[in-house]
Amino acid sequence: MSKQSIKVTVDAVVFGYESTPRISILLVRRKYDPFKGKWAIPGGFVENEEPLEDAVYRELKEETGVEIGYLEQLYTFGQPERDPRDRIISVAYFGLVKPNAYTIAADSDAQEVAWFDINNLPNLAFDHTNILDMAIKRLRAKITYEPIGFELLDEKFPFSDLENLYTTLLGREIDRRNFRKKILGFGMLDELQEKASKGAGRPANLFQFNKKRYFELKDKGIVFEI
Amino acid sequence: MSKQSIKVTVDAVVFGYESTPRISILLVRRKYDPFKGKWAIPGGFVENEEPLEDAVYRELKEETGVEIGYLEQLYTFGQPERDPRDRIISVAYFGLVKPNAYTIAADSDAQEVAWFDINNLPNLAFDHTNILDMAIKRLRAKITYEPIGFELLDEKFPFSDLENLYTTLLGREIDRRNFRKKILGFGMLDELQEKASKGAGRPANLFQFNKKRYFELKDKGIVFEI
DNA sequence: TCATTATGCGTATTTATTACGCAAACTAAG
DNA sequence: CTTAGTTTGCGTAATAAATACGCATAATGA
Repeated sequence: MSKQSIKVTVDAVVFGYESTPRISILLVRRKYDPFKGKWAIPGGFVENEEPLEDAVYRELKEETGVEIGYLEQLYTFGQPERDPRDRIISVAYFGLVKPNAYTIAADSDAQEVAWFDINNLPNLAFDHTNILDMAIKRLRAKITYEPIGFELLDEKFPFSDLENLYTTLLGREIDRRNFRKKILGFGMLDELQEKASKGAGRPANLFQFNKKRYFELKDKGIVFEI
Repeated sequence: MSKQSIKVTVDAVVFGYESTPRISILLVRRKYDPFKGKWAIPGGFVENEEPLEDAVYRELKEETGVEIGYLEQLYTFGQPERDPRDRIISVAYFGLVKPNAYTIAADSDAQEVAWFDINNLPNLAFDHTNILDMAIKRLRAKITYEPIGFELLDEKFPFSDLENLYTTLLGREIDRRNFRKKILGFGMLDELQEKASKGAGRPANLFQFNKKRYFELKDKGIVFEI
């Protein structure tokens, strides 16, 4: 403790969503040893005067070019043997991006950065598989009691997008009509006058998540719950 | 990043419960600067080869003599200015002790260690008030969806103890009969043949939390929820 | 013996969840 | 232009869960 030699990194599990539908995670290929050539969660060392969240944003920007819209701390991983070189503690974060940021990243240097379907992930460096498992569990749990799913959708979205996101993430069918009733019942979505003009079927109304209204309702004691 | 000089500590918010009823937190008085003489959450530096949880158990033993029955990670606090001397990141934990451990600690060196009612806390060193607030919120939230309340009660307890714990923590009345029906309905409590012999009124049956049974039920998909 | 206190078991009422029918508004094929 | 196919949007009935509350029971203590 007089000469502690522990290093601190931040790592971020970033989720994206396409209405294919599929949920994916942003990974980077390691350029150096250990685990050179292996896929890993983006992240890196925290600078001496830098807040942890700033480090996450900085590393994500540097390594992947992605700017995330939602970020929260996940867990701190500190097993002594998690890095074969030194004692390195990783403060892991959990991020969500909207589809536009999602496609931008896909365009960038595809050799080193890629989105992977959460059902088809490669072997990962370090203990990143653990981190990823925890992040996926957290996302699945969290969308049922906090309205963070909207952070994965476009600003304006048809109701079916939200429904598909939930069925995909929860891995079970949801009655479309009851789901709609429940969500609209909270009163945190603004119904726009615009229509979605996709493929077949009746054009859908577009909705927008009203964050300000959500916090008002939360203060009143209304709880979001699927 | 080439010469990172960040230090890592662990801190633990430890909760105890007396059927007075009151919820209390274990604090230690600081012997050295900064904040010499102020109350603080027990904790200290992590050793180079030491797992984070081991460090928590060690520091708690050293500083307070308390052995906790339940421990989980709370959050990592890493603002650069949280310690006036160096850049110190604290991985905060959240612990629960049963009443016997609780009284043992109260007997120990009372000058330096004490239990404080969560409704009557002193000013704390560093950002420990923040840490404590988060821990209290987490405890309040968590007892509603995981059966951790039992970790604050004796091995064998009358139903009224559980009920009092919940009313105290949640800060609202709970219908005694419905609460009992709900909890017993889960089937994770063993009803003992022993009776509690306290003061006035009909003697209560003692119950015991069956952890093994709980995990079986959890695997079956039964969810604990108050 | 009788008031007081706390436990333990029951049933009625209200609220929320789930199941599902069907019209409306579009696209595409013939 | 007509019709089949598709997706949206709104309604109501059946079921399950949460809540409210009455009252007998088993002890203590005056």
